[in-house]
Amino acid sequence: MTQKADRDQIRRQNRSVVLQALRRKGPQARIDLGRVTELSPATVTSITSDLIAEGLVVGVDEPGQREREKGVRGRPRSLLALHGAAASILAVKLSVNTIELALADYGGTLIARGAASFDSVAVTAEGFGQTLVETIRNFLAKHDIGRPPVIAIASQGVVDDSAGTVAWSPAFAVRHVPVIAPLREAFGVACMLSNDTNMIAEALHRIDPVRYGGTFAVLFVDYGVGMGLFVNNRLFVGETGAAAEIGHASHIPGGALCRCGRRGCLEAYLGDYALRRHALRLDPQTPPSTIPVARDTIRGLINDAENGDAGALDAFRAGGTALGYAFARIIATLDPRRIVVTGAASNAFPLMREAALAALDEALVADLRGDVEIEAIAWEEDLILRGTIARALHSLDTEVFAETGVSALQMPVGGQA
Amino acid sequence: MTQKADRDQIRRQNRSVVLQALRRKGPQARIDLGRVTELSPATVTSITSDLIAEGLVVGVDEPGQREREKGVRGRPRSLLALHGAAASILAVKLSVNTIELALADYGGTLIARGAASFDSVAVTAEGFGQTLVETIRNFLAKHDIGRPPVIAIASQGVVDDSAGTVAWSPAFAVRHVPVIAPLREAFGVACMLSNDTNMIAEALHRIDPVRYGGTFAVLFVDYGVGMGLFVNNRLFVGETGAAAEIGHASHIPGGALCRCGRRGCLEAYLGDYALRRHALRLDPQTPPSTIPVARDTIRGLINDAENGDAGALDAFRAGGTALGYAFARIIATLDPRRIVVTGAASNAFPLMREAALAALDEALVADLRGDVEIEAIAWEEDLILRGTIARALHSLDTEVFAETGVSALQMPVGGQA
DNA sequence: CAACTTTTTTTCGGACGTCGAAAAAAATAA
DNA sequence: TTATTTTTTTCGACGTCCGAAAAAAAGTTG
Repeated sequence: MTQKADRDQIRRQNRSVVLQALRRKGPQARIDLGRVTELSPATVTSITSDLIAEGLVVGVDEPGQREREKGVRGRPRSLLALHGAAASILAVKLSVNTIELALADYGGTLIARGAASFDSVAVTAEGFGQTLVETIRNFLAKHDIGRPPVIAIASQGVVDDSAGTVAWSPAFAVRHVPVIAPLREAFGVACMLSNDTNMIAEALHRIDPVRYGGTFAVLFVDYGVGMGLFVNNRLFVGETGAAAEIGHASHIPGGALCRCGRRGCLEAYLGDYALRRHALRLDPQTPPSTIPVARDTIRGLINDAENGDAGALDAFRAGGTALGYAFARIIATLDPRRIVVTGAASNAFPLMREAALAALDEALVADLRGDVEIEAIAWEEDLILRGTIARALHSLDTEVFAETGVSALQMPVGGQA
Repeated sequence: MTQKADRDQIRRQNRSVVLQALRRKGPQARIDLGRVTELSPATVTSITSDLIAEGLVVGVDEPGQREREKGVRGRPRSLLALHGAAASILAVKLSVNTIELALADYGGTLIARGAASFDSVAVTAEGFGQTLVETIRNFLAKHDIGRPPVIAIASQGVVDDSAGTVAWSPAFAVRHVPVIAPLREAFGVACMLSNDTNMIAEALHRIDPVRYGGTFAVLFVDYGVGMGLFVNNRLFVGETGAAAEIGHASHIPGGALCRCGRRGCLEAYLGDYALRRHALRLDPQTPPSTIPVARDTIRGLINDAENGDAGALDAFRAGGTALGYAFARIIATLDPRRIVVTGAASNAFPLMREAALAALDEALVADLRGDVEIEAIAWEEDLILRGTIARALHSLDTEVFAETGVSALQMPVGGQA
C-alpha cells in the first residue's frame, strides 16, 4: 500500500526537483528553473532562497552570459548553480590488484584522481577494510581535504548492499569481504556500495536519460561478463543487490568450463580467457587458470581476427552466439527498451554481430522481441567512476539535501576550519 | 527526474491510501483508518466525509460488531466500508476455446460468473473483437446490469498492453488480435489487458502483500510455461507488456522441439505435451501437435509416476532439471525474494524438486543465490480471475477515485435508474 | 437517574506550501 | 527622462494537514 503524504513531503520533493534541475541543466536563472520544474516563479524563489541560505546553491556570474544577452531588455537573469563546496564525493573503484579513486565536489567537478595497487589474492576478509581505509586516508591527505562526507564504492563481482560486503568477486580469494563497516567506522561518513557494471548503467542514464531510460540493460563484456539493469528509470539491484549477475548464469547446461568452476556459464564463452581458449582451439574444458590472458588479450584477438586468423574469428563467432542467447533470455524476462554492449569486447561487436543476431532469431519468437534496440558503445574506463559519482550525487539530491533545514555538509578545504 | 509535487497530490494520495486501507482491512471505524494510514483523526474525518458524499464509501452496521463491543465504554465506533455500487468490474479470462467472465462490485464482492465457448482456431484478427463483444453483451444482459464501468481482460500468451492486442497466443492461430479497441468502441468504458500469469502474481500479492511482495516471480507450469513478475512491489510488464515470457526463452540451444516451432524452449521440457512426450519415450524432436494431450494430462502423468511408471518419473525428473535451470536464470537476473511454482504441474513439484535443486546447484554459484525461497502452491483456477479483479479495483483506488471530486460511476441495477 | 468516565468523531484555528497577481527591480529603447 | 521589457520578489488567497478542544454517544457508578 502506498504511504500517506503530507506537506513536508511536497517541499522535500520540490527541493529535490530544483536541485536535480540545476544538476541536469547546469547554472540557470530562476525563471528557467520554473519552466523546467513546472513550479511557479514564486515557489522557485521561495525554495531557492532556502537552498542559498543553507549553502547548497549559490548565485554565479557566468562571464559568457553577459555578452550573450547583449541588447536584451529587462531585468537580467541572475544565474544559480549548485555550490561545489556543499559536499564532496569520494568514488572508489575496486578491481583486481587496483583501487582507483576520484574526488568530486557537489557540483560534480572532478577535484582529484588517484590509484593504488594491492595484492588481491592475498586479501583476507578482515584485512581488506584496513587496506581500503589506509589507501583512502593517504589519498585524502595528499589532496588536502579533511573529511569527505560521502564515499561511494564500485566493486567487481557480487555485492551485497544490505550487508555492505563484497559477497563474491574475481578480485578476491575470500568471500563476504566487509567494505562499508570499516569505512564507516574509520571515517564516520555515509557510504554506499555498488556493483561496477550497475554504475555503467547509472552513468549512461545520467548522460542521456531519454535514450538510456525506462527499462534497459548494459552487458559488460571484458575479463568477465557483467550486467547492469535499469527498471522503470531506476537502477535495479534486486533483494540483496545481486541482481543482474548474468555472467555466471548458465548458458549451456554442462558446457564449457568457467573460471568459477562451474560449466556452461555465459562467461565461459565470452570472457577474455574463453575467447582465447576458443581461438587457440583448446578443449572447452581446459581450466581457465592455465590460459594466458592479459589486459590486452581481447585487443590482440580482435587484431588477429581482423588479420583473418580463423581461430580468433571462430572464437568471436562462438562468443556472438552466446551473446545472442543472452540477449534472448534478457528480452524474454525483462522486455527492455534497449540492450547496450560495452567493455573491452564491445570493439569486437562487429565480429560477433552476425552470430549474435542469428542466435537471437533462433532463441526467441520474433513476436516476443518487441522493439528492443541493441547497440555496442565504445568502452571508456572512466564510465564506472563517473557513474559512481553520479549515483552518490543523486542520492544527496534526493535523500539528504531534499530534507528541509539541512545545511551543507561543510567541507573544510585547505587550512581553514 | 522526479516530477514536482503540489497540494492536490497530497489529497489524491491520501484519498487513495484511505480507499486502499478499507479494501485491505475491510469495514472499519475512522479511528482505525487513522491508525492504519497514519493520518490524523481530523484528516480521516475530512477525507471520509468527501468519499461518503461522492458515494464511494458508506457507513455500515455490522451485526457482529455490536456484540463484540459489549461492555466497552465510549462512543461506539461507526464502521465505514467501500460502497459496492460505486463501480463494477467485469473480469474476462481468455483461454483456448473458452471465455470466462466474472462480475464484481467495487467492494470486491462477486456478483456473477459465466463462461462461453468459441472456436479458437477459427479466430480472425477482425472477428474476435465481435465475438468478445457479443459474449460480454449476452452475459451482462443475463445479469441485468447496464454498463460495467471497467473491463479487465486476462489472456494467455503475449500481450501488448500499449497496443491493446494479444500479440501472440497459443489460443489463436493469428497474431496481434485487437482486444481493447473493439471493447472500448462497443461499451465506451475503461478497459485493461494483461497476461494471465501476471494476474496470478497480482492475486498472490493482494492476498498476502508481505509474503508476496518486493521482487518475486511466479512460474505457471501447465499446458505451457508462463511467468508473472513483481518488481519492488509492483507488477512488472516491461516496455511493451511482454516481460516475463520465459516459456519460449531458450533453455538448451538446439534442444527439444517446442510447440512454437523453435528448439530448446523451456516449455519444450515442462509443458504438458513435453512431459508426455518424455514419458512415452518419444524422440524430443517429435512434433508437439502429434502428441495426445488433454486437460488432465498432467494429472494422469502424476498418477503414473506415483505408481512407479519409469517413463513418467523420468519425464518429471527432466522437467525438474529444466525448472532448476529456469530458477537459476531468474535468480541471476532478478535476485528475487521468492519464486512460486503453480499451475497443474505444481502438484508434481515433489516429483521434480530433487532434480530442480540439483540443477540449480549446478547452474548457479551458491553465493549468487541470496535467500531466495522456492515454493510450490496448489493451483486454483480462480486465481487468475481474482487477480484480474484485484488489479482493476486497485487501479480504481489509485487512479480514478483518488482524484478529488469524482463521484461514483453509478451502476444502474435492476430496473431502477 | 444524574453525574462521571471513556472512547470516537467532529470542529476550530494555526501552520505551511503553492499559486496568481501585483509590485519591485534592473536592464534597454525612445 | 520616460516607457518598455523581463526577471524576481512580495502579498494574499486557498487548500491541506495537524493538534487541541469540543461534541457525541455510549457504559459505570452512587
